[in-house]
Amino acid sequence: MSKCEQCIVRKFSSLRSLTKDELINISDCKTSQHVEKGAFIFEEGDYLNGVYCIKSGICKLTKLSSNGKSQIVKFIKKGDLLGQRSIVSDDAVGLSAQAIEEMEVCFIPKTEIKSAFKNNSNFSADIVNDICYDLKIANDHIVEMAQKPVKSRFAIALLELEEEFGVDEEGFLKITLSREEFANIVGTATESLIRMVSEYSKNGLIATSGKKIKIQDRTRLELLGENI
Amino acid sequence: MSKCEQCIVRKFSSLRSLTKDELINISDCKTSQHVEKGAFIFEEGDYLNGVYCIKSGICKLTKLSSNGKSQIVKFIKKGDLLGQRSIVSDDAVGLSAQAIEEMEVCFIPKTEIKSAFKNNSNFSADIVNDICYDLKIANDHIVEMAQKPVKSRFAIALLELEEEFGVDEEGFLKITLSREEFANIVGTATESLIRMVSEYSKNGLIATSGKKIKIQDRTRLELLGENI
DNA sequence: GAAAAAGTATGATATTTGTCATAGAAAACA
DNA sequence: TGTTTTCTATGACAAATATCATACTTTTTC
Repeated sequence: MSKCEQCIVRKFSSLRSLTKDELINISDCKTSQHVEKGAFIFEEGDYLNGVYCIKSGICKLTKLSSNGKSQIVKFIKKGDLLGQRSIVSDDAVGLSAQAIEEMEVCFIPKTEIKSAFKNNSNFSADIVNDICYDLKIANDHIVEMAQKPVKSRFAIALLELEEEFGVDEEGFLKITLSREEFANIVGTATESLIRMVSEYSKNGLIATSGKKIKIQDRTRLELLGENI
Repeated sequence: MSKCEQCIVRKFSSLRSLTKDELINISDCKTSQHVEKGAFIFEEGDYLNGVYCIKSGICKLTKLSSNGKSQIVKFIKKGDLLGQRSIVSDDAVGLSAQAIEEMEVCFIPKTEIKSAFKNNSNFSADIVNDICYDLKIANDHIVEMAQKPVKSRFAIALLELEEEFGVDEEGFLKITLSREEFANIVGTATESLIRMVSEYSKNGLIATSGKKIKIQDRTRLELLGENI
């Protein structure tokens, strides 16, 4: 079993603030697991008994709306933590986490994380900072969803995905999503999203190759996102 | 100057976890201030140097969209804290806080709160718990805004406002908002919101008296919110 | 490698929502 | 008290978006 002290991934998250001893403790009781594409790490309503640290791969955090549609709220990638709320709360999780590519994740039991949280105020400050940042982003998304038309939201989503996941040698977004998944980010019907892909391609804003999408004209996309 | 140790309001927030000594320290360096209706406690982009504790009154947290429209993200009332992020971060705030009725608030400087956060893990756990809860609510709102039509969102907003602020002797919502403010919660045009008020009144879902709104048929409003 | 399934694409149409115009009601003001 | 300003209300219309139908492509499965 690999050791947390030697794992670079921890440097990307709040875990960077842990002391050597704390890391060794955590390393001793963590468990690694492999997650297949499409598998759920947890589902809405589950009770978590600890925190997940993502070693590789990407998952989407989704929530079902009462009309049956699923909304993608956030993506989680290498270096991110998942389930921080379980450190301080015994409530059920409000979101599902589903892998969109193969993943390697480590599970750290609540008790260990909790003791680090209690004894290491740098760590707890880091956790608070992370969650506050998530909250700020979530608030931005509320405004975006409430005030901007679907076309702007799609433009913004593309720019954010490029920012977060980068592009390959040919300039295509490294993250590959189905049209339906894009629709579930933007909050629109799949058909509407497909139409936008066609339109943006025709107008030279983006280019596609199968599922892959590449941003061609960032400036105009940004303008579209502003919706002025 | 009133003393935090004797202030009941603290029992509603994370401050309840502070020790007597910590409370006395904070009491010594806090400042009280009166906020007129319509005045801003802080605005998007400001840098906060501490946390506000709300003694009385209500304010709205808003964010401007790039198209100039303002979105109400959350309400803050008696017993709530404001600006928790400033405890662990020096970033500018992302939202404006504007009083919708007269308020009394206490300002607690960052340094004091920070030291309590560092030394009292019950307090820091409480803070994390609060913010996590806000994040959960924010995620719910993202889904709602993205997936539900305006009519459902208005129905949900009415139910949430009744839940959060209660009703007076006649059953009217205790919180009074202009039609424009309602529109800024729901994320729609003021005219559209006014039309919904008319429609819901006609159908017996709500009743109005000037600005005041009363829920008449909770069951049907809930159904509308589900949008089935 | 053929059949089935899932995903993508596009047209036609209905519904939802926003915008602009106008008018009445209420509140602020002088 | 009359006047101005803001807020509420409603109609007419335009724009945005969803839905339904259908066809084509790609992927999966046996």
